[in-house]
Amino acid sequence: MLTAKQQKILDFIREGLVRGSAPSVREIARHFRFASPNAVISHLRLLEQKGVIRRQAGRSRNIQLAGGNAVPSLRAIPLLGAIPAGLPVEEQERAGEFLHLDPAAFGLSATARTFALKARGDSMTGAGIYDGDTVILEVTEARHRDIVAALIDGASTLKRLIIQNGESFLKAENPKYEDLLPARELLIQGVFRGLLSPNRQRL
Amino acid sequence: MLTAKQQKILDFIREGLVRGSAPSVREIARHFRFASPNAVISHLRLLEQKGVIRRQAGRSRNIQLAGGNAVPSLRAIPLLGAIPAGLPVEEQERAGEFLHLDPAAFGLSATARTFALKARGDSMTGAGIYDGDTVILEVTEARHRDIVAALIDGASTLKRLIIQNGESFLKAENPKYEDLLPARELLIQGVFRGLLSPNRQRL
DNA sequence: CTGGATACTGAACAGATGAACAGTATGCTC
DNA sequence: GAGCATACTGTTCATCTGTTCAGTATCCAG
Repeated sequence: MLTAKQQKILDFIREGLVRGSAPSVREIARHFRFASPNAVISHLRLLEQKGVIRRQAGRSRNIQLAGGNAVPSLRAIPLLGAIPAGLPVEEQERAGEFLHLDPAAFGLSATARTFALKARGDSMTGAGIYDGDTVILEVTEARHRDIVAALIDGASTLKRLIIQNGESFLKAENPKYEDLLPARELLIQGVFRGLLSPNRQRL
Repeated sequence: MLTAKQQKILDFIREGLVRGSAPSVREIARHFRFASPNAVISHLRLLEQKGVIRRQAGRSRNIQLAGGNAVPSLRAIPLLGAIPAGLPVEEQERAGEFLHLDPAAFGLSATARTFALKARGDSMTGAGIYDGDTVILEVTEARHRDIVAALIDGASTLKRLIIQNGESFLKAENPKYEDLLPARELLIQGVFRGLLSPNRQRL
């Protein structure tokens, strides 16, 4: 669909977008050693016709990728050290850090309520979740065998949810721990959607 | 540290950056109903002094957030359906899809060689990795009990690496599978760094 | 009440920028 | 070889843009 030259120009534009802002017409011309800005203009017109970029006339550095090439719209996901008892998560969001990521990559809808949590302890090492890992959670209904952040006795823990005969239990993923925690007053705060496991020393 | 007005201007700039490119000086002035672009310039100077933004003189729409406010610099990570036998990953990169994410969030250095892989099969369900999940891998040295993408007989699989008495084995995380795969000619392609587990129906 | 930081107005300028018009060259298809 | 899309050069123009200089107003601290 795109010619080799068009693809190169598209790549250059994407490069610029990823590092901050789109290149200007003359910056593109300089990079490809075009003597005339019009060479760029006509390329941009073609790219726009083919539907891979979008622009608004007249505004400088105004190129956006369209379709599958689009640079993802980042979501800022609140990174909570530990969820407090109250759960009005919204209150906490402004204070802490944020994790920027592309919701589409995580299979999250644009409207999904999402937060992140630093995992503590070693009760989930069997599921590949180690102390210090960051866990992405979505506020949604939990299913059997989902890993969930749950509130027990005012403290929030990460465990696997087991639903048997209509009863819910929490299961640690580490032989060192009791297998099933009876979960009365079980409050599911979020369902596991992703894991960020930085390269650090493990035992 | 920042005054209320400075914070508002910083927020407006971030808004612009997130949706494509920084606002121009006069766009900022218009938004805040400043009659003079100089009002903006002096604000920008202050913001730059306080270290929350960075600019290069003369270039239009050239505002970047600095420090903790920084909009993350996305990395485009190649998403490989399955790693082919040859492993010159660079060759494959151009073809497929890309996953955009913030390397810092994944504990990846800016220079880390990274790729993503769609997990297939159910051999790692015990580690929370299901069929269809996306796994982020870093090309680096593997340690004992790391989850790795490894090449065996020309096919690439995801397994846990077990190093015992100087010998390396691969272990599936599912009781259905043989526990230890003797790994002669073991080629580690990448080490597990992250997991994207979209919200889809599981068994 | 004085000084300094903040928060502006107003005017002006050089260079950057998107866009248009006119024209050339090349390769491909029918 | 006629027609057409692509891929440019070269020039000009109005507008946008960052920046500077000069000046005013407000508020808070010493």
